[in-house]
Amino acid sequence: MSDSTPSFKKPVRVRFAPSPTGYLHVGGARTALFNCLFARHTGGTMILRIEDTDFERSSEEMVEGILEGMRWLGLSWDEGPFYQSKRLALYKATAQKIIDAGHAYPCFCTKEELEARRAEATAAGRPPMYDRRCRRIAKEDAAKRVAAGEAAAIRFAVPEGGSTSFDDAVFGKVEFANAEIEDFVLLRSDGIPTYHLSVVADDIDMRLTHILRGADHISNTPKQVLQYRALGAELPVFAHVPLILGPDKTRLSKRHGATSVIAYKQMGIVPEAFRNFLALLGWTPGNIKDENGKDREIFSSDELVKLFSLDGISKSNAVFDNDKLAWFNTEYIRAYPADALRPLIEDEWKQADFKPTRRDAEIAQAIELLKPRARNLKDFATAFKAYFADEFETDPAAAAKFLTGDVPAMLRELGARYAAAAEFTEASAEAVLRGFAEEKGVKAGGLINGARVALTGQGVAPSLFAVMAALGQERVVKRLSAVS
RNA sequence: GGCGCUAUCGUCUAGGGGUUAGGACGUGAGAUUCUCAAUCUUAAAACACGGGUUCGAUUCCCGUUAGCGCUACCA
Repeated sequence: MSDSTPSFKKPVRVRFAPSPTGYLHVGGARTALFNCLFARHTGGTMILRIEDTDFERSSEEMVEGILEGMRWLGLSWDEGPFYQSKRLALYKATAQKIIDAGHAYPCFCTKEELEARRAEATAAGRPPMYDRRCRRIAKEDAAKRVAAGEAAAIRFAVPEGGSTSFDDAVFGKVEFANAEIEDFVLLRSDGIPTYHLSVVADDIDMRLTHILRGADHISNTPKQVLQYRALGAELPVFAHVPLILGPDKTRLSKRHGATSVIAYKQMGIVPEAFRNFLALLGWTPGNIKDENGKDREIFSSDELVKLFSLDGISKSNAVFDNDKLAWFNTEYIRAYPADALRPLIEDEWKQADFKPTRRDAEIAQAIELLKPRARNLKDFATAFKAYFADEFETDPAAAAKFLTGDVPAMLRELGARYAAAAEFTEASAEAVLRGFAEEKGVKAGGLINGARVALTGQGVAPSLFAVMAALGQERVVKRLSAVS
């Protein structure tokens, strides 16, 4: 740590605060990632907070789903998870503080009344904002009604004039006229806080220094700033992250396909690939060149942590591009050491109810051979089955293309040659086949293509002789002899 | 509707008062020949529009348009 580091700078504290009303979706995952990267980059603290004050829609099952998604992506936190549902006393106390400071008041309007008025206003073409009528009730009268047990929500008294602004680390200065800000509800009539209150109460209580969240919260921010002021609390740095869109440029949702992070795990995506892809959606490390002078896009988690900074966050929304994700996935599968890839592949096998029958070393060798052309972890449990067990399906299209005419008969004969061969290596296997082809007066290519289908069940595979070496003499003989 | 935000190839983006506007994904073409979903080479592809400011704007300012967000006793 250098002397120039200002000693007054507070250590960074950030949080990810999902609402457990659904699984961890890609937008939330990216927000969590950015928070995590920022915390690690600055040596700060990452807090996980579950915003479950909407009891109707929240569930413990969803919490588990969110944690599972975070774990899969390698997103860690230092404190929590804290549950807002267990911190209700704090919110009530905070609301009371705001009331005591003269910035909030009880509202006796019922939900039905409000809805009716809103509908009326909309129909009349007026903005459907709360008309602040309960704010005009004399304090003593209001106190009496509350004491008498009348149900009341607590609303924040937004200043009548002027404006509220904040400096966003991504968007710069953002300003809202106070006249546009509704007297929002802090505490519902049942005593449960709304989001507006609980975030602020917690963000202050947890001593957060930076609020990194989706840009959909920009319009909520002035309401929160107003509360910080009413409470006499110091403002954190707000950094809003642009949204992730579907291919049609509307907000990413179920109708665009998978939106839950775990769905990508199930689709055979490697977690590091997903994380790398996500990190580069709406953020850029700037001009980092690779050895060819091209912009680098593949970054390890450590590099991401090292490079991450708030000013690399872009202001415009980003479209989620599945093709690019698929590319990251192939790059990562290729770069993975075979033994690191192994557990992920075994997971796929388990899910596909597939049992490899070959020895460990053989499996490792096959993975090594296959990974440069795998696009997805699923490939290992589908197209690549023939490398790991003796039961596999043959692609009918490949068979129809390459196992034609007298090729099958020749392959059976070739099988016999291999059976009689004294040695069996990649080079010797090739020599045998080419010699056989010459002897028969046919092109080697035809036999090679046919043998590929016979040995792997696929029309596409690595170099045939490498495949043969990986499979071993016995299997090659067996499979070639069985061609029909 | 009101308020807020945004605007570089189809997509993710770099760049920035003077550039052949760079890269990646995807797409097209070619090469390789033992298949291709691999590899290599290569091509097409962008500064939304209109006004300013300026010797000069894609870059700065304003407006228009478009998109997105918010507009609940949801979060």
